[in-house]
Amino acid sequence: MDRSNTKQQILAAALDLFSTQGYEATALSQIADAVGIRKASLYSHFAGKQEILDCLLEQLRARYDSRSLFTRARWDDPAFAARQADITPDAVVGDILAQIRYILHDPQISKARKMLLIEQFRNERMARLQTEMNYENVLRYFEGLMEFLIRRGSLRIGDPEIMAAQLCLPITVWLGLCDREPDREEEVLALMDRHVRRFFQINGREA
Amino acid sequence: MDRSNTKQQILAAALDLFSTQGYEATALSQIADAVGIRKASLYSHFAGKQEILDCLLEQLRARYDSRSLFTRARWDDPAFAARQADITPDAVVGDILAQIRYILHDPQISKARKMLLIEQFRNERMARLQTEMNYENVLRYFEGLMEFLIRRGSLRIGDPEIMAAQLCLPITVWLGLCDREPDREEEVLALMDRHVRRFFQINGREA
DNA sequence: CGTTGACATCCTACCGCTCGGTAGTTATAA
DNA sequence: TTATAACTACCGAGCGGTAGGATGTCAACG
Repeated sequence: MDRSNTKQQILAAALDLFSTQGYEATALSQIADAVGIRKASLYSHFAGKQEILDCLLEQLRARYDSRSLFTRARWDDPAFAARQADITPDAVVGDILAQIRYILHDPQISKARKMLLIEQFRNERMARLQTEMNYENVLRYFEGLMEFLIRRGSLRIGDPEIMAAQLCLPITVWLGLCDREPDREEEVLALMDRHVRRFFQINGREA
Repeated sequence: MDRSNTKQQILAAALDLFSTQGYEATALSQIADAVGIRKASLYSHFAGKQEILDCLLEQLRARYDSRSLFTRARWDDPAFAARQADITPDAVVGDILAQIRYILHDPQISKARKMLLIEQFRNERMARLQTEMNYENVLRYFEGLMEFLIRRGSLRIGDPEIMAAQLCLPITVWLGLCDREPDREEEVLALMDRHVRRFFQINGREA
């Protein structure tokens, strides 16, 4: 199956270029060059430029839905919650920071994050995807975590929605800063660490 | 001075288009159409497309530096701090929410925010401006506010840098969400209100 | 086993169109 | 009269996309 290999290479190259230059500013010839074929050969795999984008978004959504912790976690499922029952607060902090490091560096995820960011005002589908992947699902996950930790008595009683926002939204901004200025990653990771620890300290039971 | 009038119209139209389509995807003919002149007439005011962008950025920076609360506020200046001395915590909350509403709706500010966001990976100057205007200066302002309120005894002792981040970074994300999906503004403003109030409640002296 | 033919994949060459930018000209207003 | 700022007309380059031919792969068949 050489075909699907080339097709995947095309999609990878497109994501690469779209995530730095944007869709409109990326020429098909650039994508072809990156793959090592002629521009016209792209039409053996896709009907046109738009279909490359459509296929790319479809694939991103499928991978995200099947692989992201934020969509898989179902706090209202007793079996899922039970599996987290004996986790310590320090382990929660560790899990969060590890998850951040993964999200920050995974090439596919970070490129998708950049592409959705710079295309959000030109493409409604991308705007929706951006909101879902980088806001709603993350927030819902952390809201579940807050409810869980409150129910378990690890956190003081409070509004889980706002608590989730206060925990994860600063991290969202810092991820964006790292995308923009990768040199500052160390500084940002240190801030995240202080932030998460302070959050659990100030919202902890014995505050 | 018809010249400077037209020049301002061109810059305004350019900001309009750049903020929704991006720089590369915006044609000079679109800018000219928006102003109501021919494309070639743009060259009576600017040497080329790039100079329109340069001039626009220069003007945005100048206006921001001279007008933004975040650059003007100097908490380490005793005179400035003294002017805030008798403000109540509720008034602080009100000030913050009012400032958010202004930043959210001012046409120039919101368009500049969008343009910097979608161009940050293609233009280093815009990346720097984005970080300064929408991250560093805001954070520094709130860090000063935190130090001030802690010194005054209105807030519990804590790390002012992290506290500032926890207060203002969720708001940053919510501003972005409103830019992306303006329909959700009401919902977002309600979240901001709950967030700011909870922040001052949980970080308040008697917590 | 060697030949054949259908199909997939890539190629070169080209199309019409729009881009950013230029040259030279006209209208206006001090 | 002179300077400015608008205009019309055009340029070469690059765009997304198309037509048609070259090459390679592989199952079917005598």
